Amino acid sequence: MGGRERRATVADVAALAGVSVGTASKALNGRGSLREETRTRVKEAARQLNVLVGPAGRGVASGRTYTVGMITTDRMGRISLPVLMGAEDALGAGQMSVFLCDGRDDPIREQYYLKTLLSRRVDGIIVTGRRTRPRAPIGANLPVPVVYAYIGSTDPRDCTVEPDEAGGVRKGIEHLLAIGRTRIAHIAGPEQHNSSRLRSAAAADRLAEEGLELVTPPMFGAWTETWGRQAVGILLSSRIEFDAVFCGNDQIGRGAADALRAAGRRVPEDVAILGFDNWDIMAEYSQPPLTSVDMNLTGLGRSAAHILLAGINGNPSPGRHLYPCDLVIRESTTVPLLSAPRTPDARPGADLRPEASVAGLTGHGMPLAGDVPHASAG
Amino acid sequence: MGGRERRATVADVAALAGVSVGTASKALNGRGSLREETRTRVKEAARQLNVLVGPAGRGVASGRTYTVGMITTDRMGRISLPVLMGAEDALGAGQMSVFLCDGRDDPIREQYYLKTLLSRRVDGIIVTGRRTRPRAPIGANLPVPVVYAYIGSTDPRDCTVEPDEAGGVRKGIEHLLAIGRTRIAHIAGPEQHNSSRLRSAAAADRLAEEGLELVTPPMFGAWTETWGRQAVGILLSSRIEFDAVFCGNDQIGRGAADALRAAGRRVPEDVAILGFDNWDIMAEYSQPPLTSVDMNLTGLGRSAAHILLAGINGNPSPGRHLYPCDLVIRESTTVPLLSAPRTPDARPGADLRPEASVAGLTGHGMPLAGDVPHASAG
DNA sequence: CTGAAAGCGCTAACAT
DNA sequence: ATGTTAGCGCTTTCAG
Repeated sequence: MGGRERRATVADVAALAGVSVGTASKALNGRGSLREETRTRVKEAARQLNVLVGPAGRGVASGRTYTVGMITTDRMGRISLPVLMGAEDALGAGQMSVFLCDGRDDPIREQYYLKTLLSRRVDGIIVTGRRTRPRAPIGANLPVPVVYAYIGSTDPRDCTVEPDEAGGVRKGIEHLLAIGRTRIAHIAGPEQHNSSRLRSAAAADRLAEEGLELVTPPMFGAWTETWGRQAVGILLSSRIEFDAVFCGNDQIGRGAADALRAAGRRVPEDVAILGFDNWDIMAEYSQPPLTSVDMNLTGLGRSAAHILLAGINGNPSPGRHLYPCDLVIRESTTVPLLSAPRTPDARPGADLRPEASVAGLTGHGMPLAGDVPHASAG
Repeated sequence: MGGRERRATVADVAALAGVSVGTASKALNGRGSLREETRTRVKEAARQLNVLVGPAGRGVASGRTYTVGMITTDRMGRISLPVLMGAEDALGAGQMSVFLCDGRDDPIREQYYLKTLLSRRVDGIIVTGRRTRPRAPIGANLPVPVVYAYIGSTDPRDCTVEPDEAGGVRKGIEHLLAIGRTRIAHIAGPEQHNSSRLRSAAAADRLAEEGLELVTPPMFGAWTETWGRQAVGILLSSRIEFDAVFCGNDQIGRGAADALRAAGRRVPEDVAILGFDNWDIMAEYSQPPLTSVDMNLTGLGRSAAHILLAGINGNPSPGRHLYPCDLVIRESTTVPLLSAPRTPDARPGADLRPEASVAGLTGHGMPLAGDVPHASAG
């Protein structure tokens, strides 16, 4: 645990530098107008004493704590984590620290945390969590701004940042169309899930715009590989023809890929597969790796944090904000480049732009992945 | 973002209740000796004013902030997250809040965060991160106690809490022995990895105690499914007989299971598989689900937090602490219960089993998911 | 340009 | 049992 060192204060620094505390404070914070010489002398003293002035006393003096709370309403995981990281990133850069609170799906805990955060006088709160449906507001009339990230609030006046899942699905479907697929099947998650219905509807809508429809109604099931396999079984035995499968998530996609391969269908030559989530471990290690919609959760979290900061500074943006999804293209929808020098991390075949040489589509270019954080295509 | 409410203070409460601030403070904190009537009156006033006294001013007054920092040295993930959650859990119960800092593998960021935390006058610090090898201490002679969780420190005087991987391996091997397997192969991760070597050695040691040895030297490779499949291929073509495979992690295990099944070996009847990590998504959805060693990361985090709290209270426990691993038994080492009750959530259309057509599979019932999350070994 | 002094929200001695 | 007072570490007027 290491020996402890006495903690010096600004007063100590002032003494060492032979100035008053007020002066020392200004010097350390770059405020006020001081002679340069004084400023450096103070800083030097601070360095010697190993003093870091921070929000400790500042908070009580200035009314702001430079601190925000982040409450995950369900146990943190694949969804909340990237959101959290994004937010932490954005806030950290803004000199704010983040209090982490894991509500563990328990409303009591959640309220307890809310109280704790308020008692600590955080400057703002971010609420996040895996969403099934919009949640009840975490509190009414709170003294600090709140933004909901990923998960929505049932109160439309609340500030939320949500992934544009429908937009993501559209990008994916457009990609399938661009590579000439028109007979698209859709293996979905559980029908009760919001996301599941939303994604199905978006797919159907986008196809309708081309005068197409899914080869079967959405096949609702579970978010599992097993369901992906089973659904493909059903599809195959139904003798319906299809040249692409849009899967509600990557696990389903992976199961589907396995089952298709086992049945002797080539992916993507015979059947292309489109996943959702771009969950690396699933999408990349699938055989073949899956093209998938990425919700940009980290970006979403970052965005939520920025909106919160604006709110803290008195510029609230109430209401619903959508954050765009990207499409990450892998081999389940493109022929791999055999000769491509594969970097361990990269997407082989990313440069192989799908030849829009195809049917029905009025050859508008593929809206290739929103690029920013992803598609390193180049 | 909701309307803001003016934030009332203890002084306001005191005024409303018609007492002095001192008294109000005592009432609100259950300290000192007050008439019950006064206490309730004050509390009532606080409720009305929506006042929560918290560590805001308390910190500056008492010298303690009731706050600890948690630094993940690498980007947070499968390892750090459960550790974090455990710690957060233990600390939250102790009324402490946690500052989350993700070092992103960047020593600069890490040091920046360290400074930030110290400037916020946290009471203590937990350092965590995916370990490859013990790391350099995050700082020397810090003014607060530090405990390293999961990841070790190169300074033996530092307080660390690490998983007892060797113990976990021993439990696993003992389980294999208990089900009558003696010809055990070992597919390991990369040889450079600490964990990899450690797990291999532990396996060999435990077998040696029975006068046995691995059927081949540890096969070092990568932590991937692909390697699991390849290694099984090597094993099979070598014609060495084996009735169990201890895999360095669950991904390897999963690949091994796939390859064995494809080659017509029954798991677990012909070959039992033991994984490591008990990474739910891998172990549970493998076919069959994998028996695996669980490092109890959440418990480890909780333990680290408790040790830190003790340290903060003046009872440091420097040095290395080992946290026990558990064995979670699934079907890769046991014959499945055919009559197992199905949960509603799972597998719609379970009767249509496409994979039944795959070569050599003796169609035993669908490997039902691991059910009990933690069946610990006897 | 610098120092003195007041005060942020709260606790902890010490008086009453 | 309650009130008074003096800080905690720091910022911020406001005088000098």
